[in-house]
Amino acid sequence: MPELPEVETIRRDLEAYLLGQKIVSVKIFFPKTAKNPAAFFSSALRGRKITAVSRRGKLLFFSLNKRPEIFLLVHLKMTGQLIYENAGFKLAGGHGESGSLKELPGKHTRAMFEFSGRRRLFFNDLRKFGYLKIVEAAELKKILAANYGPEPLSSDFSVSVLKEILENKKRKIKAVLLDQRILAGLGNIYVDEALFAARLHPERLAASLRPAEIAGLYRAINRIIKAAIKYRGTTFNNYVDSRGQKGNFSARLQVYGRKFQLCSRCRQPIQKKKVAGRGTHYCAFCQK
DNA sequence: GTGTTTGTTATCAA
DNA sequence: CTTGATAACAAACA
Repeated sequence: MPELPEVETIRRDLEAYLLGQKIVSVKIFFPKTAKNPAAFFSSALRGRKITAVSRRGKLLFFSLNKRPEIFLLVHLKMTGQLIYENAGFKLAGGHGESGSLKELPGKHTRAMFEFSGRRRLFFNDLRKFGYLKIVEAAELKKILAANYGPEPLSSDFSVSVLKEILENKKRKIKAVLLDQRILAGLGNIYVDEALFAARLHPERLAASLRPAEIAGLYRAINRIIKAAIKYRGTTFNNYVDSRGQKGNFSARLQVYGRKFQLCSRCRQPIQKKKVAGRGTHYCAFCQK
């Protein structure tokens, strides 16, 4: 499940690989993946240069040179992967998923972009939830404004902003942190990890948090997101980076996926239950 | 065949 | 208006 740290890892790598590269051809293997009319999609991209690789929450987008400028949005949803293949280096292969990366395009490749010099970018997506969409500047602006709250690591996000966010919400803190319009980028894994780090029970009502708890939660979110980026994200099942490599934060997870394992703080078993419709991991002893 | 996994949106109900 | 529940999308796995 790519969340902010995973998408940011991919963004940074692709920025290094693709900035200034020209798209030579586009192939769509699964038509529903591209949200524009098929004929338009390929022809709009062909011949364009990538001038920026950006991210907002879990949404990745490429800026394509003017005439006028357009943007290619990429949402990985649950199982999307962006794999970059350069004639100059080998991909990691055989990472356990059916259809290894040794041969691309593979069974789950939904789209392929070819750049000059035989460089290729593959969009793989086992479950087909992910999408590609070309938009103009005005539409991009509208999408970002309508669906994305502050970026956790930006100056738009602060203790006082978090306080404002939480004070009127009569929802569970877990549900609030998962809501992309309230705070962009956290998903099920990092919400559970942040709440554990802040020692907050996921079913606490958002408005019930005291100032010290809000400050602690703010610090926890920032610390966890930064660490997860540093370790190139979490691979729980499907995620790999643009070179086909797994994320290294998996080994540092404290609660997610650790049902019945002992809490690192108090040695009580980690609990799992459905909260806000999601599998939720927490320590009932240290999270209050 | 059943339940579970989750990002996001749509829909319905209270 | 807010919140919560549920289905839908789709595929794999136990």
